[in-house]
Amino acid sequence: MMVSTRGRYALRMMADLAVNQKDGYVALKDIAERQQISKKYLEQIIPLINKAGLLTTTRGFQGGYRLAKLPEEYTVGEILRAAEGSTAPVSCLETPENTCIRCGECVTLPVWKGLRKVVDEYLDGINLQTVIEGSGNEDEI
Amino acid sequence: MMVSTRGRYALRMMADLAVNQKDGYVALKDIAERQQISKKYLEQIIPLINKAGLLTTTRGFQGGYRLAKLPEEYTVGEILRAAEGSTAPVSCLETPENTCIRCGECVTLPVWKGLRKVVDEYLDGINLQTVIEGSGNEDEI
DNA sequence: CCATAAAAATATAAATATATATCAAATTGC
DNA sequence: GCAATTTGATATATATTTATATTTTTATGG
Repeated sequence: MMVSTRGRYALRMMADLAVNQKDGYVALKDIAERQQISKKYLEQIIPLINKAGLLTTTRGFQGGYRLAKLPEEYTVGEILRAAEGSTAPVSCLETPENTCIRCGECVTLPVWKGLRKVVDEYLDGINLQTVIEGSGNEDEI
Repeated sequence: MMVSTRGRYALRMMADLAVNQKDGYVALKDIAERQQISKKYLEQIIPLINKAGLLTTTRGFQGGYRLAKLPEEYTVGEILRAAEGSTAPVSCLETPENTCIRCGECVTLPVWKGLRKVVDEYLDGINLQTVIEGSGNEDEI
């Protein structure tokens, strides 16, 4: 049930941008240092969320990244889906090609479909602004 | 967000037992054949759920496995936790030792705590009898 | 032109997950 | 005792994920 590092780092990176971006662009180097994540590894993750149109970028001197939208306009779900490709808990549900042969007789498939539903509803119900404000949830176990 | 094969196979194995067990014990060989899972791999997974007390076993001639309780007395959550150790979506939440240094300042941690909560509530709300009856959920996307 | 930094491609390493294979020991019903 | 089967211990192989490293290209401001 683990969220991969791609998704976790992507969310931390987006939250870092939301908190730290001012007027200009933010260098990946700075994000990596603040978040204590390998810059090289982030370089592999950032194209995933960049292609999904979540960021604006400039190259060259004082280049870097900015959020393409306001923090409240991103859901956690869309960030994780951009980074991980999908929030499906089993590969059978990821793409039509992945449906396995036993699909028709598989009694566990409805369980996973329902799981994906509650996960998506939860993740799409939280926006990035809420995340950086840190409101709610801390008092849970 | 993927459930590992350990958890998926464990659930299929428990569902298979619930459907196919009669009076005697069910040989792992038969489960493996029906579910088209490597018997050798199941041999590694079954101790995990066996240690959790979910099964009764006998060795020897006509030995094998049975459910220790009625199907409706198992939740999907307890089966997955037995097989995977935890349903936590990030390692920070698995055990106290796993909490990372950045825990205090980590704005994403509440997101994962909330995710674990909705996942646990969903998985603990489904019992094995419901799974094998296949009721509900099929009409979802 | 120069320094900076994204973008890209690629290679490599390490760790983990998934899977198969082999052997020996313990248990049980016959 | 014998056959069937779990149990346990290892060993190995493969695939995937995670992470680091290297190199080149492109773009930008000064």
